[in-house]
Amino acid sequence: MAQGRRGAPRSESSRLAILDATSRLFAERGWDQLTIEGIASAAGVGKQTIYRWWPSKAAILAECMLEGRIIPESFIPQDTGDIRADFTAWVDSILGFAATEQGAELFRSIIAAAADHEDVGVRLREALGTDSGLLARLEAAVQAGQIQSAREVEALGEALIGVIVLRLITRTPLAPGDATRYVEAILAS
Amino acid sequence: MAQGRRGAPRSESSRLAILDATSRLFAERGWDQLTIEGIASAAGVGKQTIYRWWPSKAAILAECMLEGRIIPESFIPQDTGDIRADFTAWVDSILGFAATEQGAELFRSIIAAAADHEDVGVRLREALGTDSGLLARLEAAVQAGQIQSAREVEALGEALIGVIVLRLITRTPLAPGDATRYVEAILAS
Amino acid sequence: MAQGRRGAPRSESSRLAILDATSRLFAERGWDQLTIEGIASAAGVGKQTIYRWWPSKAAILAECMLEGRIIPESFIPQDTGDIRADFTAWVDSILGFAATEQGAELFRSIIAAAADHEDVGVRLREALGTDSGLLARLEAAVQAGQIQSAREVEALGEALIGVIVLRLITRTPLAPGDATRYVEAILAS
Amino acid sequence: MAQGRRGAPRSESSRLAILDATSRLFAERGWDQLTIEGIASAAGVGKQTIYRWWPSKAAILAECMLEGRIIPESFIPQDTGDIRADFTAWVDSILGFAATEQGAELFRSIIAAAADHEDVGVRLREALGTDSGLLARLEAAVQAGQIQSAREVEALGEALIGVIVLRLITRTPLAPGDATRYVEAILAS
DNA sequence: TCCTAAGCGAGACGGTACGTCCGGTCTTTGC
DNA sequence: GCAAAGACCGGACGTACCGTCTCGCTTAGGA
Repeated sequence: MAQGRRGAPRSESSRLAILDATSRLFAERGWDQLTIEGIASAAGVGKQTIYRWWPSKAAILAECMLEGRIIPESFIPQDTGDIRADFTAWVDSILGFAATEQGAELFRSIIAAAADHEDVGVRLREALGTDSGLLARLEAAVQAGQIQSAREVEALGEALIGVIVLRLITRTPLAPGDATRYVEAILAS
Repeated sequence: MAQGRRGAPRSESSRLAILDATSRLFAERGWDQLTIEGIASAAGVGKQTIYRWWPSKAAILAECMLEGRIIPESFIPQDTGDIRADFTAWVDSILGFAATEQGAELFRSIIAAAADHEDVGVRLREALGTDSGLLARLEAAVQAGQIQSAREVEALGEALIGVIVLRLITRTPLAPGDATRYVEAILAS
Repeated sequence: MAQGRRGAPRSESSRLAILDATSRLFAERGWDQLTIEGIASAAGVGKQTIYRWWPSKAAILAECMLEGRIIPESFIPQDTGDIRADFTAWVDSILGFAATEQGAELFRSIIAAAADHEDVGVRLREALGTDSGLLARLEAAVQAGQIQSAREVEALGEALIGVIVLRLITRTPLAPGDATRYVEAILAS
Repeated sequence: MAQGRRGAPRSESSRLAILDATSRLFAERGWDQLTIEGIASAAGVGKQTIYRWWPSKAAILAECMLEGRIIPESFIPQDTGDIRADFTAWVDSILGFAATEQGAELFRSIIAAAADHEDVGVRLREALGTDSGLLARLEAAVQAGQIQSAREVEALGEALIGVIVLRLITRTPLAPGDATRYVEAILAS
């Protein structure tokens, strides 16, 4: 039979308070202003409770992303049956997020964290849906005969997100119309 | 007559020592391990000499990039007369850089710095050539009748770099063949 | 009749393990390196078991002293019938203990603990015998007609121990001959 | 010629603020409640400024004692020409200090610090005057023909202080009359 | 024979202080 | 007036213990 561990179990309320505080402070102040001490004090928690369960602030942020506390869940492509609408909606949701000044700052902070820490990068991939979410949706569209190759469209999706990321970090303005035009052009082919 | 500034002029040797130390330490240890004190001590320079001329470590890095100390100059598209070869060479040079483990780490550090600081982002855009370098080359190709629209190909170029950046930060392996195939496919159209 | 308590009685083996660990760690590392967590872990005991029975680490040390685990029992003056020999033996045993480097360190740790905590101070008094042990021996000598006043000799004994303590904490070397000379001189009078 | 060091010189005002804060906090709260962070914050000073100049809180306290900030200077024997009066005054000043509850607590804290740290012990010896101060005074008395042997009386003085210390740490009440009686008895011989 | 109160090892918890590192500023001496 | 050296105040780092608080398990009366 299972050997139960002894000692008090991990406090879920502390865990939630830490993730709440982290998400909030990250959104308010950005990645490099985020400190373990700030999180601990905002969460009403001892620092050791953080260090006991996470090796770094990046790991906390990664867990926040995993739970959808940083980026809206709408970034996962939906399936309404109309691949063109779904794909466009997916790109637009990301683009809309990145087009506001506040969203852009947040996105840049996420990129900085992801660039420094593998954990965050992997969670970002999942949160954006370029991981498996998009491919799954596209394969459904192939089954429905709406498109011919999932891989090619996926590559396009990735390129669109890539342009957004690149423009965010190089501070080149994003024109919403551009993205839509890209989508139209490529889905047409 | 105009009263010239008095006192010793700025020391060029200190400036160079600071930029040398910054480039080296950045390449060796990355963005968040880069410290002003570390730069000062490696350059044999007082901290105040740094603060007198640069507002932040990001500004120093930006100046390093401006002088081509971080990223090879080969990222600026060349003009051999053959637009296809030049474009491919440009993408390949960036991709080749990002494909080595060492280059990838360095690139991620640059991305992190760029995400945090506008200066670095702007210099990164220039260093990659997605700014004016690529467009100039493409317009020459239009003049030569090799392609029809500079803007469209430029967008493609940007998308390719975007994919590289996105894959770097999300830790999704880059397949060299993919990029070449993209280039071929799009230039063909 | 008295209502016996229910539940498991106090574990004597835990108590002994705690006192053993405390004595050993105190002798090895001294007073301010002695920690409750260190004792608990060395004794293979939960921290709560310590806090249930002792209010502080000083109280544990006091109990150790009460059981003669810190200081040899030989510090209690013996009665061989010859007061001069007994008194000299008593002073010499304390002096001999304090004269070795290891003994001096241990003694200093005891002094530090005693200075901080009344409990330990009281136990130290008992352990040294300046409390009732010496006086009892001296009163026997008065009965036997060997000395005239117990109080005066007791004061002398206290002064001798006082010198030892003072020299220990002020790091003034102790010369063994000095003490013997004191004893002889004063007992002669 | 002297080679002047470069860089800002040590701040005397910070040094004084640290010693002031240390003396005050030590007197108010005792040795084991004295913390480096508390000193730094009370002195309005960065912690690093403390660690730059002192290796431990014991070293700060030792410097405080060296400057007479902990123990009154009156503990150094005076020379009025009357050795009996001077010696009695010296013992009485120490005894008077130790006899008040507040003085006793402070003295115990000093003893605890001295027992743990050689530096403090040595300064305590100097502050008490059992070091060279007492001997010098007694040798003057020998010169004046007032006493025969400086060494013997010094030993007595040491024993008296020793009794005080021993009684402080073992919590045995001090009777002021006792000490005076000791002094009289021995000086008479 | 069960019930139940207490002790126990384990260890998570909110805190405080540690000693270190670095940021950005200020203050010297030397050129 | 610039530069090196480096002291200064402040703040975050990651660690060690504090004393308290659950946990699940064991132990031994009393019902």
